[in-house]
Amino acid sequence: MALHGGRFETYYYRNRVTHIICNNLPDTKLKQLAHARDPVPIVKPEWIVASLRAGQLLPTKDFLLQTMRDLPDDPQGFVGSFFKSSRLHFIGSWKARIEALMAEQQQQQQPAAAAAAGPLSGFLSGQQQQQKQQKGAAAGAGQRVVVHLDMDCFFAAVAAVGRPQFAGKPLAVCHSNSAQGSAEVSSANYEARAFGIRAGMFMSDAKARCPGLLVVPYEFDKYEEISEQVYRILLRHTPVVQPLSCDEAFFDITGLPGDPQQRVAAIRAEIEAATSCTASAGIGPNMLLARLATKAAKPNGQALIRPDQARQVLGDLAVDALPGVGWALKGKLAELGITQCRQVWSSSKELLMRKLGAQTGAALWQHAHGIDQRQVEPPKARRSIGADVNWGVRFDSDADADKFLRELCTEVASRLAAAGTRCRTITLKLKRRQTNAPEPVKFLGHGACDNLSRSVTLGGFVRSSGELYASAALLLRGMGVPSEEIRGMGITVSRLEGEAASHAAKPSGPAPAKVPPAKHGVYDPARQPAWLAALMQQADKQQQQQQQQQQQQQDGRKDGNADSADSPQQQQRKRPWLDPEVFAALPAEVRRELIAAYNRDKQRQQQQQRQQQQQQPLKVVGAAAAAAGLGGHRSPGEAARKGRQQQQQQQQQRGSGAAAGGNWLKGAAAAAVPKRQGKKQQQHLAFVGDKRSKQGNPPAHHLDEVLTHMHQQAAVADQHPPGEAAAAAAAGSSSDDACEKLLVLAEYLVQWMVSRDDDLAGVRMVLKAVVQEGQQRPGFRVVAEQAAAVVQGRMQQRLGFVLRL
DNA sequence: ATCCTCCCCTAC
DNA sequence: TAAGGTAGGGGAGGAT
Ligand SMILES: Nc1ccn([C@H]2C[C@H](O)[C@@H](COP(=O)(O)OP(=O)(O)OP(=O)(O)O)O2)c(=O)n1
Ligand SMILES: [Mg+2]
Ligand SMILES: [Mg+2]
Repeated sequence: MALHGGRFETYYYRNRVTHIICNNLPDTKLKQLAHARDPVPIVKPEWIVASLRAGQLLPTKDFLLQTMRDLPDDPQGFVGSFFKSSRLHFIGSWKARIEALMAEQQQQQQPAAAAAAGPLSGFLSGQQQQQKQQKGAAAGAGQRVVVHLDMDCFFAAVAAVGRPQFAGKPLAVCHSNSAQGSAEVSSANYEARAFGIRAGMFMSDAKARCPGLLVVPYEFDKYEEISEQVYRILLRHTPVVQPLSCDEAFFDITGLPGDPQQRVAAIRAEIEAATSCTASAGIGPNMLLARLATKAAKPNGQALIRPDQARQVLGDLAVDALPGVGWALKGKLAELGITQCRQVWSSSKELLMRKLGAQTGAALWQHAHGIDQRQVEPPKARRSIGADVNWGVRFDSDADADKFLRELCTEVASRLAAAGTRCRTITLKLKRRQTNAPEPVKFLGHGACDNLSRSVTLGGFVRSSGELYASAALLLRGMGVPSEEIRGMGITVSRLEGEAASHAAKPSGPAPAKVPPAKHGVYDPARQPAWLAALMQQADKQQQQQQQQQQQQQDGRKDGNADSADSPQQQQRKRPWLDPEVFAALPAEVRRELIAAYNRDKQRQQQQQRQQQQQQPLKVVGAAAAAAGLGGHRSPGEAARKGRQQQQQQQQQRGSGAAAGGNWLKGAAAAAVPKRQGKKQQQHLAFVGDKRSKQGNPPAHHLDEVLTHMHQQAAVADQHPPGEAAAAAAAGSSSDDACEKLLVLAEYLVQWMVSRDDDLAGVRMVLKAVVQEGQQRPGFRVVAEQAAAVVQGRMQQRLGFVLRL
């Protein structure tokens, strides 16, 4: 074929591939290809042979793969096959499964003897149990003994069972084993974590950090089985077990005979003997401290926190170590100057409640003080049941969307049936592509979306998929979102039968509220987003300022060396401010992050001043540590200040808005902050994310967003390489613009990664990606080289040496 | 006050 | 290539 002008393509890009040649394709793949907007012919190899013999390309009509002519309806359906492979579906639906299993066993055993109930049959609440246990044993007055137990790198550990070739090697569970893969890592063993690999990370990132990473596919049946073994063991010790997930539970051993540490050690030994997987555990007077103890004990260890140790343990913790504090709340707290639990101690409960909401603020304050009154409780009955798919959703027509909706309703109906209940409220959730959002970096991912939801409450209870679909279809129609723009869909039912409030609620009115028009995300070439424009503007200004500075420096060089002119005061004066207008144009989240950085910067400055006053001799040591990036310097302002000398040596150095110098916020903050609109609930699209966030994926989504935007700009630069100014002008497109944006984004990305930790591997990955991209794409090369220089400059600023690839 | 809808956030 | 789910807590803001 290659001899006659044909070409083989490794991956399927519709604009490169003209024919797919094969004898056989799985049904799902056939369907996927055949349903595309512009389906590519799928032909048998004989077509090539016959065409060669004939000396010309023959019509494909007679060589089409048989099944293509009459596609059998995928008996599974996309929803079903998706759920079969989805790790998040597995962990998300696990609780419903174990509850169903318990209910079944209980029903079987009830007639026999309630007392001799099987090990998976009954969870008791802590209070019930304490009443029982305290009758016998001498339980200290009201002092609970709560245990939290969690399997170590669960999926990865299961994968290594009976496979000695993996022992001691970095290992991850993931759908993809490719260095280019955009599949997410599910679990990484501790050897892999040493490379910075984390759950939720793209495989491409993981492989960049550790090229020798071993990857194994999912084995959901095994996780299920081992999970059940673990729960059986726990329930042999106490019925007071609160399941949290397939690899994690709380249990209450208050008043049980023997030493708690010994009992827990025994439980862990039993688990390892039964499953060949290790568990870690924490013991404490409440659920909060038990959980924190587990974290400290991992991997394969156990820890006990006594009440009198709570203060000491909590003081040194970052706020996001507390349960309920994730990426958004951490950001809000940073804005208040709070990053550590000990800083919560010095703020009033009222302030937190006012700033964060009554419940959220109060809970945070209590947790930071080690207070947690929650009881270990059996799982409560579910109040809602739902099925969502936000991956691989690309509809060509309303009919496709309707069909998909039907599949979802069928799925939810079967779950309703399994739960033996009915519902009155049906909620439809849609992800709608933001205006001009391109295909994301993540393969078939949802990309940048608006989230929408509308619901109906019916006059009576329903249970069949047909009834669900009738309501859901009306909602879908009513939302008026073009099917082609839908990137995700979900059905959730609530007001379940048996709950008092479900029966009382009034049916909803005739028509749900209208949906707002699609937002302009970051992806609008005509109307550039304010924050990007602001960053660009800022970069230009700083470049000018730097040039001026350099000029001034050269003029004044004879007067003395640069060091003597670097007193704190003078430095401060030299630092560029962030233009108040620019600041005001930034999105609230960005402003918030800048304010937080500014606060940190100020705090540290004050701290340094105090230190300098107290202990003069330490000054030099502190400065050296700071220059080497060892002091945990997190504020962008500081990074820029530390690197000022190098920065000035770099001709082409450009600063992003966030990387502006020390006092860049003066004035601007006061001017712009009050402008923040109301208290409206707003998504925290944080400007600077933390790769090492606990769970959930804002950072992963954010990375996808930034990478996607970079690729888009790169594509524009490709079409009109910077050298071809004339051609670009003729085509009326602005390649310079694209290059500029790309540079800003590259900088931002690096800033994002560098500002959070000393993660060399992560930055090296970005460097490599940028350079490789440049090698493969001529139009992108110039930009790539500049970007690489920027990245290396950043690293030099931060670490004091140049990172090589 | 309390309920309701439509979000956002968190955890695994 | 890849499978970015699920359920509950809770806040804002409007209706009752
Ligand atoms: N973002 C995530 C988080 C978790 N999981 C899955 C894989 C994990 O093995 C399992 C349990 O989650 P844990 O948070 O307990 O993580 P691990 O058990 O893997 O590691 P650790 O030793 O930190 O508990 O859930 C996942 O697929 N994706
Ligand atoms: Mg675990
Ligand atoms: Mg866990």
